[in-house]
Amino acid sequence: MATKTEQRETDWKAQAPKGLGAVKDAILNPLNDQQRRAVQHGSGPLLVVAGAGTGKTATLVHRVAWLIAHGADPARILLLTFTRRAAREMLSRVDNILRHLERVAGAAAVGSAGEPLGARRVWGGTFHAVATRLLRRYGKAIGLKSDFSVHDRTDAEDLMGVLRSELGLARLDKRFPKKTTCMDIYSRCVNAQEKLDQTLLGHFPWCSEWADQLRKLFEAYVDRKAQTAVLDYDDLLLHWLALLQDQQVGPAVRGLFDWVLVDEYQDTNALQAEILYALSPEGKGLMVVGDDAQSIYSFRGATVRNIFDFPEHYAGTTVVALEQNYRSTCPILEATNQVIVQARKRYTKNLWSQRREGSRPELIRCQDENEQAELAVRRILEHREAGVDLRRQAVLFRASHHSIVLESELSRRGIPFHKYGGLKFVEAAHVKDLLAFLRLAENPRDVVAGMRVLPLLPGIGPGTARRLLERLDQSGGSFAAWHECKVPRPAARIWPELVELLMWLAAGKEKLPTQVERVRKFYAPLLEAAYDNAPARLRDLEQLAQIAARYPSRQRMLLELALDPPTSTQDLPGKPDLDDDYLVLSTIHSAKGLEWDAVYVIHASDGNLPSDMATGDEEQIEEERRLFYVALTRAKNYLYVLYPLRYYTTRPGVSDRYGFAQCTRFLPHSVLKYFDQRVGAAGVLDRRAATGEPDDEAEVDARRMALMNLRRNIRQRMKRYWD
DNA sequence: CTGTTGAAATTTTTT
DNA sequence: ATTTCAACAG
Repeated sequence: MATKTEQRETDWKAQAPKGLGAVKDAILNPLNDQQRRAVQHGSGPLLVVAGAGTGKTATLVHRVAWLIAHGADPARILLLTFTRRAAREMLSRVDNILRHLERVAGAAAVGSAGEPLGARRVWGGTFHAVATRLLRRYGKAIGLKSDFSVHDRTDAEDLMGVLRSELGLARLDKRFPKKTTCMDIYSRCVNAQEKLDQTLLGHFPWCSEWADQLRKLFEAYVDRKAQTAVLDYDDLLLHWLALLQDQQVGPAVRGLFDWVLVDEYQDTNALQAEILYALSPEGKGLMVVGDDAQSIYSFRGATVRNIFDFPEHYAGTTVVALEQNYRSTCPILEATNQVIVQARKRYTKNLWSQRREGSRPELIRCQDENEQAELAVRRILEHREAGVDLRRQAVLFRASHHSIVLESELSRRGIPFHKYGGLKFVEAAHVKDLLAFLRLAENPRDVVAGMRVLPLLPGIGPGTARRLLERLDQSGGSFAAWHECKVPRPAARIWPELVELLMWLAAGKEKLPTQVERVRKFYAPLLEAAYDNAPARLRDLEQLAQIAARYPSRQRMLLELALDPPTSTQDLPGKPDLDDDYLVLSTIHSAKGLEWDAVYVIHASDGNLPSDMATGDEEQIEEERRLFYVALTRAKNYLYVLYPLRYYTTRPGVSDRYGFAQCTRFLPHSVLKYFDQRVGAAGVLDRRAATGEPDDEAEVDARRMALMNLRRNIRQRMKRYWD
């Protein structure tokens, strides 16, 4: 493989000796020495330990450009990233460089002969997305149908829930773990390649007593997926590995790639490491980039061990450390360095910056959440006055609900914002409903989709739905069989219409947008009957029809929406306010790899960061520390850390609804020297006074009770609005 | 078998 | 505060 590349390189040198120098310069000029070492590296295993803000992405991008410019076939390069967006962005940057090179050296001089230069043919994406593509093409060899469907996390949980009640685990004397928890446990076992007992002991001790039942449940789960041609996220990885290890097709699949580059290696899990090993046992052409100090996905089975053990697994590994930080000012970098210095085990990196000037980070102690929101907003507006657009600023937090108070304050003031890491567009119940029609048509054995579609009809509940699905399965997945089925009276009138619709969809003769449109027409009256706020939901569905036009096929659309859901409606096309200036709100996890001029980390109090749920063992606390570090290192010029002394808690059994907090333990005295400390003025906002509620206590109470009851009823009626 | 109400148990982060 | 389940009324 490498010989082929060298061969081409030689030819090209002979052809255009002048071009070579120019191209080399053009690629290497913008880089520092360490980055150049990584970019120019040969085909031996390469580990790049890249500190926060050290140009990790630039290095990967230039490396890909370098390989292509030296004759590597783009179609034989595999770029594995953490999100699909990251892959897209990198590949378009590679394209830009290559275009630039063409201008510098002349088109003929670069790339393999006769082919237009471009990164478009590079295989890029997440492990899961690449696995899907490979399995669709080669899956047959390991007994997988090529039209398998992919379950996203909530679908997988739903299936777990179905089996949970089928096995009678729902009605026991003692309560069995929830479907979400079951899924978490299962997924952890698979991803960490860990025994169930061990997983339970280490991460779910309160579920240990259920080990036997869980084993049964998981067995049933695995069986059912196989029967119904369904893969969940974990299966995608498992099957990719199986494909590589297969005697027959393994070598062919392995031989597809000469170069494998992996981003965010610190957040890969044992299974992913094994896939890489199967791809390239000697590490030939393998390059991984990561920062052990930023490993924050252990809950998903990721292990820092991957990055620490890399040099041991691959003999002759070259390690390059990137230490020059281009992102942050010195005062910020000094502070963040202090935070990570306290970490237990790590590759020692000494990050330094040439950006001498800048203000020190601030630690702001607030009375309560309202004041925290108020002070954050005040700073944000000050910066905007000074010319820092809202979109160059971000508020970061540990858990999605930490931003609720801030969100309402922003809405009240009419400040536009965009929240990442919260609910996603495709997770809205009505969107899921509509997609379920398509999924059922695509794969009639997809029980989860069926259990979603059928109970939409009046009079049909889980019981009838299950019966109908069994019937469908017996008839080999032909919806025509449903014409003869008896359904409860309330559904009788609309039933033939549904059957016709599904038959029409299954035939798949019409264009995708037409299909979506027809499902929408059928579904709209049901939606109006079932959910409130119907107009807004209907508008979402119209958008869905628009999106459908972008996909080449129904299967592709379903796969991609499952693997790479748009983060919110803002990400969808045809949104006029996309150009508007908006503030970014994000969980720290979703902020990974991004940067902003001004960063506000809120709820930086012990109990929230580290989260109370993660204070079990030291390893978890270390991860929380890294999480905090990731948050701080997103800042380029301004950094604010805020925490409320008094915060609202939802914890039951606590008589007072308020808890008291201390500053996060990750900012001990020794680190605080690097921060300016501020105390917010007391009592900035009293919402009670502002909203003008009546004084009469009893009346207030009664009204509150009534309101709670009302909301509860609404919620139950549309209990599936958000999954 | 469906839909409603009451009561009991309960863990952040996401491909 | 939300999710799950049992009991009860159509």
